[in-house]
Amino acid sequence: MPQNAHRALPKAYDPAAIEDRWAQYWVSEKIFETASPEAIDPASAFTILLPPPNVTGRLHMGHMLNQTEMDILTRWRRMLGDAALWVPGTDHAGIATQMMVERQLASENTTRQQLGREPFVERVWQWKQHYGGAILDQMRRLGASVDWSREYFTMDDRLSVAVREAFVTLHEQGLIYRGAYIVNWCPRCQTAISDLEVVHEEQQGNIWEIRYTVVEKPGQFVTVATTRPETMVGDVAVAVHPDDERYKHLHGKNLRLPLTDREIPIVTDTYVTAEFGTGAVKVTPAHDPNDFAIGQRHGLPSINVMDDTAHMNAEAGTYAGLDRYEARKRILADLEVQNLLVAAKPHTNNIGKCDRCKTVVEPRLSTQWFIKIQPLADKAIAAVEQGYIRFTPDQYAKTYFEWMRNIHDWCISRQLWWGHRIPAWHCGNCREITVARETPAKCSCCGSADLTQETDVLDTWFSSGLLPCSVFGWPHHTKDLDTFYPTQLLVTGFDILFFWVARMIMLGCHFMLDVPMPDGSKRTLKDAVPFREVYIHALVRDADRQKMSKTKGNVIDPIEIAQRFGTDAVRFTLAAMASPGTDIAFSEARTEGYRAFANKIWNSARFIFMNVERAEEAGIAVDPRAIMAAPILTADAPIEARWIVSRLQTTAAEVNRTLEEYRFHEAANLVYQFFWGEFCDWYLEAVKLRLDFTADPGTAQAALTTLLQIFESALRLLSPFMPFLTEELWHVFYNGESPAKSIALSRYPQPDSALQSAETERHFALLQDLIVNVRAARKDLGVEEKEQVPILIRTDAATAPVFQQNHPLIERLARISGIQIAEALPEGAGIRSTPQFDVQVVYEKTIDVAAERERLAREIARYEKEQANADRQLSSDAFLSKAPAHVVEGLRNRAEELKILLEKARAASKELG
RNA sequence: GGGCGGUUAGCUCAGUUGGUUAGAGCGCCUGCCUUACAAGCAGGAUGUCGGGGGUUCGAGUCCCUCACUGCCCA
Repeated sequence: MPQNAHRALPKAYDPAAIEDRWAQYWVSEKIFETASPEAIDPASAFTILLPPPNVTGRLHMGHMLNQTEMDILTRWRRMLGDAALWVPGTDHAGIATQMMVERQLASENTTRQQLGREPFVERVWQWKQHYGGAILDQMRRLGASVDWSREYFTMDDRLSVAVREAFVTLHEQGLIYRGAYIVNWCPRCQTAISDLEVVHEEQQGNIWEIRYTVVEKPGQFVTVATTRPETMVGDVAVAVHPDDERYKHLHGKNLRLPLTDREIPIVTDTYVTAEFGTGAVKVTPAHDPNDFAIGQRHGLPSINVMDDTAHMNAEAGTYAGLDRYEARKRILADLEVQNLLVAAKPHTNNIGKCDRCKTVVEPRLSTQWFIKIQPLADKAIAAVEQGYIRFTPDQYAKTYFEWMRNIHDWCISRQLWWGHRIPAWHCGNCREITVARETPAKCSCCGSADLTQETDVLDTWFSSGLLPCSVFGWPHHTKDLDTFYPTQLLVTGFDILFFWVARMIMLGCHFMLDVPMPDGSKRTLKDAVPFREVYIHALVRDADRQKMSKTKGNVIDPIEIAQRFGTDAVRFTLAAMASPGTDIAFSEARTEGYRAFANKIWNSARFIFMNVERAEEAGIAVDPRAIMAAPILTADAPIEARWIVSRLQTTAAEVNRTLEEYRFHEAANLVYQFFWGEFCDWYLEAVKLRLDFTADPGTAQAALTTLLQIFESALRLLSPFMPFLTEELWHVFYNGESPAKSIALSRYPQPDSALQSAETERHFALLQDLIVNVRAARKDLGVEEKEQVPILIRTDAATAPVFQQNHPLIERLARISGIQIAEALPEGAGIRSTPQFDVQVVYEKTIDVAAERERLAREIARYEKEQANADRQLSSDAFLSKAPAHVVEGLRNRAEELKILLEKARAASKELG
């Protein structure tokens, strides 16, 4: 094991000294590889799929949040004894990867066209071989507990088989069609993209009003309003609303299209909003989706006036060859000259841009492949409606329904070279298309051998949408599929809710319904879903809540920050801030705080190991494995031992509960509070009293046993959150003879209610309350830190023994020379009161009277306000009759306390004069 | 235009079904190198829970409304 050879730890925790070592160990020792499916009871399988990052990608903070959450859950489940399988992989990312390699080619002064398709694709594979794994290497460095033996790549042969099967099946089912429609076209990427890949941006532009003269009534004209004058050379009509009085006399008439010699009809269509612009819109079916629809309704032709790079084509006459924006300028200038340009009014345009390259999308009429989506969407809606898939936070189900119920057919063809080539072959003889699983030898229609495969590839999301099935072997009915499908959980960002989550649900539900259950019975929708739960996390922003972006220069590199603060500290920061539904404002200050936490734990380990050595020096052999097998508490265990044992049970119960509900921030805070606020601050300080191995070896040995057991449990409790630190300390703890190869393979602490004691917790809380009050009173009196002073306590008969029996503990933690229980406290300063006791620090030094009076005045005001509130409620019949008994009872008790507290505070104040 | 969120301490955020005294981290102030830890210890200050209205015995929590703000979709 690559841990520290001995228990002598450096004084400060240095993550850099251990992290690489463990990251490599986890991979080389195959710690996170899942057993073969035959050995797994499907009921105990916890399967989770990594949302595949782009193969071109580098890890960013969003990935790290996503992976931290998945890793916490997977490690936790694994420690609960589940067969936890987290499957990693990458996405071939059609456009992004093709761009990357094209850029490389450009630097060699060549292009993919010069290279040719086959050599280009070969070149992309080479690129992938060399650079493609970078993001997975980063994951390895960060210790993600994935099963590397199952790593996938969406272009792998086995996944490509699934893609082809899915396409052919959908085609056979009549759910894939090909046709000429308006699609979003990126002139730079030179491919169609789906609606989702278009991002809309508001932009200040103009709306131009242009005169089209009426053929039948020379001298009359219609003024059309448009934001895209350059497309007018492709106009085939002008549309007006049928009820618009202004144009009724022109119905059925024709217009002369300026700058051309064409005549176009006036058509009526209710799509037109009379109030918008001039109420007359030009109709350009080849360059606008709404116009395309109008064209269809009125049987109008389509005239495409641009090429695939958004330059005007021959149809544009004298404007041919011009870029669309240059053409706009020229056309406007020409209209101006002819006095046909009436106005240019400022207008806010909503511009669609290519998500990938930010080029303005050109709606373009072209022949594409589509999925008829409604039948798939219906099942996907039902799956969520019927509760077979649950969203957390649940409001995302609404967003999902909203989109799914207004879904459009999915354009799945892309004019790229890198991707899954569509399994369709065009016949050179009869022009028919043959769609087949295996490359066909002849046309299925005419039998000709003159076949050419479709050049388009499939949308990348088509293959990633199949992943939950395909990574487990679908379309083959495999043991993996029986064991691991459906996966339990998907953890992802809301930004790919539609891109990926929705499509996985549609495709999974559609295809898996046809795969029988392991016992051969028919699969229903409940088990056809790709995952049972979806946890959607938020965005990681910078400390000022700004979105991280390269242009703003506020991007935080997770690897860099992990190197500076330690991976565990960064993970803990993300976990502690990951409140469901809330964006994370990542702040280094916070990470610094959690680095301090790691250091705190490190030093608590140093303290513990030091005491192990002291025990051994005193002749007490300490075998950690024997210690772990011993009872955690002896019959006469001191209060701090019983207390911390009880607290551990409570904490473990709550951490398990909160993780169940994906409340990462609560879980992290619970562990933090337990380890630092209770274990270190109180228990370790108290246990120092017991660790005298020479004077009282029996007590010391018992104390050490509890100490070691609690510490070891706490390490396991923390492990999913801070895997590196806990792995290191756990192995050191066992002195190289740990019971498992990794703490990740040990068991997560589970609460034992027999070890919980409300009474112990109540008594210890009294001691804490007393100690804190004494410390505060000491400050008021200006007692030196190291000076020991006596205290007097007045309290009730039930509480007094708690203090008397534990006076050494009070003396140590409050630096007190002795405690004395008194019937009444003498008048004087340095008194603190609580409902259960009054305590006075006996010290002759006079206090700052003004400050003390001020403090008491504040206290009195606070109590009075609360008392007024309590009295008001307690005197209300409505409250007494309607509020539940425990609330009334609680408030009565509090009112009693307040009465006493007020009396004491007023008396003290009066004494000050 | 449609939909969904947010507004709580100087900053970033918690606050599960309405219930007794609204919390955390960081920051701030004061005192301590108390031999595990100065990346530490101890103590302390800080809030009209965005404004207004309503429901209720009781509202940070539920409803209405206004303001500001973020996101998604068209």
